[in-house]
Amino acid sequence: MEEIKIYVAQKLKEALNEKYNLELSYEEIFSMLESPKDKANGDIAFPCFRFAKDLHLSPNVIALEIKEELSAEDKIEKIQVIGAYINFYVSSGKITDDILGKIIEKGQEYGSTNIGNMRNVLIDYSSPNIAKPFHLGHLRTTIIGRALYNLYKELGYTPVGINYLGDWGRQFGLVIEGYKRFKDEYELEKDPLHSLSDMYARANNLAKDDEKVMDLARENFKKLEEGDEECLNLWKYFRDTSLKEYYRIYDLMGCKFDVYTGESEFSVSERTNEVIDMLNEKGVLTESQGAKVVNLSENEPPCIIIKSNESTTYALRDLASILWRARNYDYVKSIYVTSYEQIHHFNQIFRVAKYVVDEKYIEGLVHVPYGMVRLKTGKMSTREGTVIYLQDLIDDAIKKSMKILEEKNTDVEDKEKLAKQIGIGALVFNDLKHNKIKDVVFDLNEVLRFDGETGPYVQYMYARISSILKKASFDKNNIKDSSYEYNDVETEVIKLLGKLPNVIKEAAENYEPSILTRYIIDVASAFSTFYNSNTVLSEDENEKIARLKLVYGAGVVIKKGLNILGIETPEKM
RNA sequence: GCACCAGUAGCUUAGCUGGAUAGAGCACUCGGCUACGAACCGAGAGGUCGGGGAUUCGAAUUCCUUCUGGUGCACCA
Repeated sequence: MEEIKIYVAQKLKEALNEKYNLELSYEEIFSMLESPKDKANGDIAFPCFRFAKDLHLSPNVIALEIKEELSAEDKIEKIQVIGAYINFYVSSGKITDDILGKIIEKGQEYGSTNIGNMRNVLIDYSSPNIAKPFHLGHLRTTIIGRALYNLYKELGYTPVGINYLGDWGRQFGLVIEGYKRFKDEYELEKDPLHSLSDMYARANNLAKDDEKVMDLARENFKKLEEGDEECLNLWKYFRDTSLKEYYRIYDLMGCKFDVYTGESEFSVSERTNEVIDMLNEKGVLTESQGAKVVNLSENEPPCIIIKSNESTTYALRDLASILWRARNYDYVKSIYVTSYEQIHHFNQIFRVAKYVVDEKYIEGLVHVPYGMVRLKTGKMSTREGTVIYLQDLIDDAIKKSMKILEEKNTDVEDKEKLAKQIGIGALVFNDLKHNKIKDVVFDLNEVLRFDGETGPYVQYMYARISSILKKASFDKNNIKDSSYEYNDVETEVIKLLGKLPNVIKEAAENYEPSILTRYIIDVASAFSTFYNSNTVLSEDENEKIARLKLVYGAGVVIKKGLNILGIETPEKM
């Protein structure tokens, strides 16, 4: 379709010049071209409103006159003027053959490109704070990050998934404090993370009433940074225990990282010292109220690099990590997926980073913010006991799909596995369906919906597709020739399939997986319409072959799309 | 107080750098399983695109203003 647009733009340029002596650039004309929403208006449209004023003619007359200069040929089947629009109808036979041919040739590789040229794209996602169970708040970064990872992979980049654990900072001074005070009250072995987070919450509460507790926590953290053995051992225990638990959850969700690192690796060390030296060298590190800071602009609080008690800050550790990432990976992009609460933070450190790394690495820094998850009752709060743990949510999702499998008497060998694929798929799909910046009010019923625009709906279409292909023993490497002209419904499905490469590109460029999610819904829904009104395994051999190609194409696109989103595609359900 | 983000049908939402009657899903009312899987499909009803102004041939989309909600603004991360 792209080539045809180029062709149309070229012809229009000539026509405009010929008829009205208008010298418009080819790029300008190309960008004016639209895709009509209503397919009755063709495939490509050129609006003529803007010429009316200068030419003193009505847009409709202009459109008609330009049309006179054009002739339908080859790729263009028909040119028609409706109102101010010149509508181009592309010969659908050629288009559908091109698209299906490409899909059949490439199989699951369809939609992949190599524009990334294997360059490194770092994606920092999930990155939970240790010593807390994995909860709903961690879910979005994990799911969005993974989708971005897969999208960049499809574009031929080398994505590097970094799980940058929140494993350093004063909060661990507080966890240590809580642990010292309350550890005997818990059965740590049984449920270490809930116990630890509870101890932390209690210490935090104590600190609110008693400033001394917070001082002790700061002291603990300072000792930790100085390498105190007792504190360090406790911290290691927190970290190991947390990781063990996280691995289990990631495994359940089919989520993998290339690198596990954490703030602790960028605390007091040569790494942070080097950053401090660089800032000093550039003369931007100044003292303010006992802390060392970098001033950014007049009316803005500075970026704090070192606290007045000499502890490192989040900002300093992030800067050290940017330096490390630049050196170690020579990245073209370094993406951070966090909630929008941290917009200001990243904005600051990206500006300070110019004193630390080369310009090209600054340009590659991207913060991808997403909206917050909140409950109907408000924010999640450990103290109020309103935190939703991911494990519980996943269990609910699996239980619900298991129940449906039983109701439907689904006949598969491994029901457990299937229930997992569907339940978790529903969860993930639901999260990736909306624009990432929007806040989400968590509603269990909504998340576990299986009808309409949901994960199970799309998975179901895929299962039906698999079922047909299997029944027909379809082999893409052995397709008989056939002559067949696709009907409107079929043509629409095929044209949609043709958009996949562009959709992947757009979703990646906008850091917006929902673009892909919605596209998959469109494909599944168009396919379903086709499926309900056309018999694939028809008596007519030509028709059957042609329709099987379409079915195969839809299968490839749905599977590919879902897999990019991190959702599995069972063949039967 | 300053800055950023969001505000589209009862609910959840799509709408690309402004373009042809604002698309979906859920819920609601009808209709469709002796078909390749009804976790489906078709039809209907439902909209002052938060309010006001401006730019334009043309605005949900751009600009200004205002209201509502959210988030962030120096030693938490």
